Amino acid sequence: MSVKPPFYITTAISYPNGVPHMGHAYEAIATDCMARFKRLDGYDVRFLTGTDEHGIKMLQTAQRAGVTTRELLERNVPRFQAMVETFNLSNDDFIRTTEERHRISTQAIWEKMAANGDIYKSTYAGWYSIRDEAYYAESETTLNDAGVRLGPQGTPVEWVEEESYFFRLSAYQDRLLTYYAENPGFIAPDTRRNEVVSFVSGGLQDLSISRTTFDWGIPVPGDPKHIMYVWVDALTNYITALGYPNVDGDFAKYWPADVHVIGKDIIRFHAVYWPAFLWSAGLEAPKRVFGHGFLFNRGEKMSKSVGNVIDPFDLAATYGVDAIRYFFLREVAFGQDGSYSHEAIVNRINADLANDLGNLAQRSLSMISKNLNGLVPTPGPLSPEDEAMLALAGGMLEKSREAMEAQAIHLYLNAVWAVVAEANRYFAAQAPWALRKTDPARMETVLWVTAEVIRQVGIMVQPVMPESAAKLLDLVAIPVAERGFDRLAPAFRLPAGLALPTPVGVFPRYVEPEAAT
RNA sequence: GGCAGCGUAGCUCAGUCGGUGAGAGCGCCGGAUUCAUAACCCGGAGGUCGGUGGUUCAAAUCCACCCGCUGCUACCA
Repeated sequence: MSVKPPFYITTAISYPNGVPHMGHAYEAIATDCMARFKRLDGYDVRFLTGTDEHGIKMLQTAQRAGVTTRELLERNVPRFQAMVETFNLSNDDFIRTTEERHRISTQAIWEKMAANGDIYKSTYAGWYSIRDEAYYAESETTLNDAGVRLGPQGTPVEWVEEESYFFRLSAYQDRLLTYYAENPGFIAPDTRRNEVVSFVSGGLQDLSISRTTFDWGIPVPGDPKHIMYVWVDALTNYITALGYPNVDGDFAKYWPADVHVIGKDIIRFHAVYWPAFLWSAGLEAPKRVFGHGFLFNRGEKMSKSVGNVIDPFDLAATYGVDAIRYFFLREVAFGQDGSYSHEAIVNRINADLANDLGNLAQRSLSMISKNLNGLVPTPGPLSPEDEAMLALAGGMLEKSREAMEAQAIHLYLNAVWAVVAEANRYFAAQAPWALRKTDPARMETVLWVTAEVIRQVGIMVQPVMPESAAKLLDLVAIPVAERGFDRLAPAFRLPAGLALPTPVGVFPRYVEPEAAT
């Protein structure tokens, strides 16, 4: 038995100063799909998600709510964990940056970077709001009529210089550009790489990586009045979860990460700072950083003021978890922005799931049930049409792999649904219901081919819709242990004579609640 | 302003190292069918391929300019 190749994939860690919105769920679903795909394809997958719990904004949110940061976390983090449960994520770990393992890991990487001469103490200067306890860029501030400079929250700001530790990011410009050039797949999609290369080419300044104005964070080793500021803390989560600073065991096995899935807004931190931090600490950079797009409600950005923020739990309850997973992964070209609406979701559910796949299964399996006592038919000689159908299905895995190598989840689903569509054409053209009287043997062959295609589609669709795919595979009586992608090989085709359960609908149509009565 | 990208059927998009009458899905119209979740199948309508000019035997596909849109242009994540 060969050793499974390792595959390490992560989501960004969510900032729990609020509750999860659909954007969080989207990233998690997409990453879960990739993780499941790789597992089914024979990889030893490690899939990480979690929460980023430090920083000034957590502190501010807690203060506004009149609670401690710990209380705020106790309130919000469970919501993110519930999201993970609700959307059926297969993550192997859920990291919280307030955990002790993370403090150890983060202080360790800091010390490595410091030992390498990349951290030095200097002063950080900027427009600071005492009330907000935050620095603002000058562009974020305004001068009011009285000539007082105000921050975005409307609070007065003043020019402050504080002691801060800096990371020598400027020293890594050439190495980064070389890395981008030699690893064109490091930043994806291409448009994001262009932006990053352009940014780094423009020159890099050193980075302020500590603060003394608040204390909600991990203390700097040896200088506890400083806490680490945002990115060293946040990014390090990816190696904490592998046991860093222990570089044996999981770390040795899974690092460097195969894919960091993140939102396009934080591409720079992952594609510029993170490799530099890692190199400074004597570690390898990840293999790929993929920046996905944003979701829009009916084409409009979700915002609290517009009142169109969608609760992912509501969506799951309304349409079903698998349907939502399918909708977002099929409808949105992964990497680009996407739009959703009730109409679009219902359309996908009814057209793709109920009408195409669900109905294909029902119409074919019910014929087997009614005419063949529920036993998988025995195929006779295969006609050119049968061969063509099986050949198309047989090509699904390779096309899907190719798509998923580039995180093109939508293209993988296109490939699968092309098979589903062809299977419906095949079924209609062969008309087994007519063959029932004219050529029962031929009918058996057609039903066998169709059921075999359903088996293959069922296997292929597991990464997107784990629950529904399992039900589909139950209908063709495939044991749980025989649902990996290796089982798509011709040697494992549906065995004649296998007893199938009475078919039941797996993908019900979505009917408007009003019309339901 | 600079850099990058985009603008193709009602909608979302594919196609572009130039070359059979410009495609898919959804939507729409018509037909057929009744195995099936009123689903599936077949056919059809619908496009100055942003605009102008140019290169070429031939351009959605190359070049120039113009119009419109988007992203990036550092320490808010």
